[in-house]
Amino acid sequence: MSNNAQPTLMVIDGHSLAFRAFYALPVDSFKTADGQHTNAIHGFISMMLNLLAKEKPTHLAVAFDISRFSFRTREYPDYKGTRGETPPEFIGQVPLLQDALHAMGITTVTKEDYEADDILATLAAQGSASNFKVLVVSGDRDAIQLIDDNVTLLYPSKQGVSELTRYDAVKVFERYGIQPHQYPEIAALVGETSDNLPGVPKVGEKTAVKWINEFGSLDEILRRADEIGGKVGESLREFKDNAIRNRKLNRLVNDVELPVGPTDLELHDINADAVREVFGRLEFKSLLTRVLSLSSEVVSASSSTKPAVIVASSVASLDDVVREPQPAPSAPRSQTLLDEELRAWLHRASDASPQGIGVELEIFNNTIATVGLATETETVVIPWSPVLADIQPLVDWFAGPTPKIFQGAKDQIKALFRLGVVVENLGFDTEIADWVLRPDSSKREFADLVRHYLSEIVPIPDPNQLVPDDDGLDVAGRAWFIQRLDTAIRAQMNAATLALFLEIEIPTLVTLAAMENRGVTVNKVKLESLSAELCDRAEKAKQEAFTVIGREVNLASPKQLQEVLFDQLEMPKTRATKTGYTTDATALADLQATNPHPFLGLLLEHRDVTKLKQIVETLIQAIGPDGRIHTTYGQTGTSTGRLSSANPNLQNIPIRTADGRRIREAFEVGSGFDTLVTADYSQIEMRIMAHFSEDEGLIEAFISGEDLHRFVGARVFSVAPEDVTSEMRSQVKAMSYGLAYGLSAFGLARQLGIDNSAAKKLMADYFQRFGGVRDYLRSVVEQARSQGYTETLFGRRRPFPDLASPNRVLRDNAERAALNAPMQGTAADIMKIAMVGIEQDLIALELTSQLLLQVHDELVLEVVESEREQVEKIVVERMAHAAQLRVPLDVQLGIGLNWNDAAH
DNA sequence: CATTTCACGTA
DNA sequence: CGTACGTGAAATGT
Repeated sequence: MSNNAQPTLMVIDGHSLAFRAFYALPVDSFKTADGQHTNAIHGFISMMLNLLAKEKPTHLAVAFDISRFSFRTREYPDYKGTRGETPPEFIGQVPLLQDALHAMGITTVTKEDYEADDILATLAAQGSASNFKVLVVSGDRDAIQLIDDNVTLLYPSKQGVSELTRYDAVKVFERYGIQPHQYPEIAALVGETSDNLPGVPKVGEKTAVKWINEFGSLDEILRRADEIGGKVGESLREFKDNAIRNRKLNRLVNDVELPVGPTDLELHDINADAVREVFGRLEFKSLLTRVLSLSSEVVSASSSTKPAVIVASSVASLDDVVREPQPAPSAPRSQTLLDEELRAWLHRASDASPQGIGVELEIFNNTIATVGLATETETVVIPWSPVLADIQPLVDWFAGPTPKIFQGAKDQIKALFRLGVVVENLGFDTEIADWVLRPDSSKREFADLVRHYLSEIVPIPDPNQLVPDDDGLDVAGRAWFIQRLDTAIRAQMNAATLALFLEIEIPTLVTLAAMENRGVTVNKVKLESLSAELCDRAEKAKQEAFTVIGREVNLASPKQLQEVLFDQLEMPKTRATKTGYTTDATALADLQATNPHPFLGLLLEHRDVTKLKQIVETLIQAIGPDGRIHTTYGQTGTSTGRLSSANPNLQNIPIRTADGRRIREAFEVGSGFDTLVTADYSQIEMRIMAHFSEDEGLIEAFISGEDLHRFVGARVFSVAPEDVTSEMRSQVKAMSYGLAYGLSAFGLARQLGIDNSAAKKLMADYFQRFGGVRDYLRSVVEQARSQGYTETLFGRRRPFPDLASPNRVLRDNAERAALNAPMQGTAADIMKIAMVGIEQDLIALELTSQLLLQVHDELVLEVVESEREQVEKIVVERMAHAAQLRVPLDVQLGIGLNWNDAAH
């Protein structure tokens, strides 16, 4: 039951929201029989009902502007001067909207000479003072300044009115890097085109935020304008009056005299007859039902009957309890220690902090400069020395039993490994721990974590400044925060998450660090001659293509290609993209089938060859002085749990075409080793699906050891396995793989080139025989919807807020992703477990052979011939037994002198 | 000059 | 109207 201790006041900017609704909904679809447009009214009320259902305000008001004129236009006649004529279809909807609101018992507020935002500001201030929780709903960015402890802003996103983003102080800081009350100062400097308020030229959001953080306030910036150099400085001095004027105009008035106060705005029961009358006039049928059921909910709220579900909410969810972030406390003052003093401190601190010590290495161009260490109460700085004997206590300590707490440990321990420093007992990595808890959003910086987990603001050093005027934390200070983050993040983990983190992710991190340092040998000569050849072929294809169409165009420019294809050659239009029509490979192949033209073939050839050439050249660039390529694995780059690979990406080296495989031939065994061994899981995701779904047929398929697609094909088409044609096999193969991705009948039809009804029949036949699969896939989405996240076999969670979205596209996308997440994620978990096991076995047995690459379901190792049998045994053993499923895990090995030959 | 879009490589 | 990534060139916009 909801807690009514604190009343919630919602205040809505009626004009701005109705206007957004007007543009979000098609005008023509909302019209009464006598021609009155109603799209803005419909959109507004629909949005409002969503908000009422989600936020359950106890008090509500909708504010409107009376006209385009206010005290602001008197002071500055050009204010909002660039706004065009109000569309005629919009005019007339506002009074009708107000009628509808009144019928629903909702108060509307207007005030001569003021804008709706001033009314919002006033009500928000009064509500906040009277201990209301206040929700301001406005499409005007100026409302950001109203946010405080009690006041939250709901702001429409670009999509329209169906999506509102919740802005509190934390969100504002994440988005703009400032506190809410500072927003108008930023806006004053930058200017507001839509209000016809020019700011200071050359000053954009980035510069403004930088200045605010540097000087503290707009006044201070203007006062010390002389200190700012360069063109921007000149510009500021020249146009400072703009900023002053803008600041005057964008300050919302929060003491407007109003006929009503927050307590007068309590929501009461609606006048059902009046609502029927007004909604009948507007011809709103479904909305009428929604409003009336809302009314019954209000009536029944005190009784124990279950309230009618009105609509799923679209408001972005945020942690319920958000403490206003406070300026961070300063870290204990650091001392610089060396030699015996250092040894003594390490000894004492390790004893005093058995839970671990925060560590941060400062690294400049691959060289360690300083090491910071921190316990709860002390921080220490140690200048690094390349002569390890000079810092022996520290080197010993790294290899010792004290847990080390890092943020972004991989790069740091790589640097240590390269110098021969052994790091044992890596206890925590705040970056990875955060990702395990919140795998969806992008990588977060140090300051983001401190704000999120500690609710503290640390100053961010300005990256644009050559010599940052301190402000930023030193290594020891960072180590101190990292050590505090460990505790705070750990507190948010359940047992399964903590186990996943400690037993899979941390050992994976160490393994990846070693693999990255090893790199893989690449034959530069091979790649260079391949590049030259591809270059030739690209040039030939290009020249021929030019000859065919009689002119030169940039074949890499989709825009120019569209001119050639659709204007000059008058081909039929392909699938639409945001900026025109697609020229992708499948579309070109379709065109070739219907409108054969030599240009198409040449273009495709050019595309293929150029793409390969680009890959080859990227690889050549990446070869290090050791003749090897060292990729960087991203351990926090995916939302499913997989790794990613970058600089260069070695997880997308071509394999499907003959030319592509020539690139793989350049990945060779390094000196000191005899062969490359590849090991990969066959159909791991299908096996995981068999495990989760417990589908008897699928389990039998894998246990029988028969060819999977032949087995499935035999069942689906009701024929003997030996009578499964290659056509049947490829159809069920596509179907099986597609299932794990949420493939639709439409998509299956398109991929197989069959018609929709045939695809539907195929799916029906498939599920007829493998009903457990269908049941499982349904249950995954259902469970994800009810608990808000999916989970892998090892407890890795991925949140899916969009499963509750009323937006069809968002929801459908979320459903497909949710369908796939447990399978892809479990496969990733299994591979990580296998990798770590292999790495540890190879080290424990003191073998020279080593792990080099991971490509999701494949591992590549560099092996010494004398160790080969032993290594193969370890690899197969570790991979096959990384998890105990209802079906066996099948591992395929390949051996060769290069990556291509090592394919099986 | 930085960000977004398109196209395309892998599992 | 099939999931998960990274990259480069062109296009687009702060």
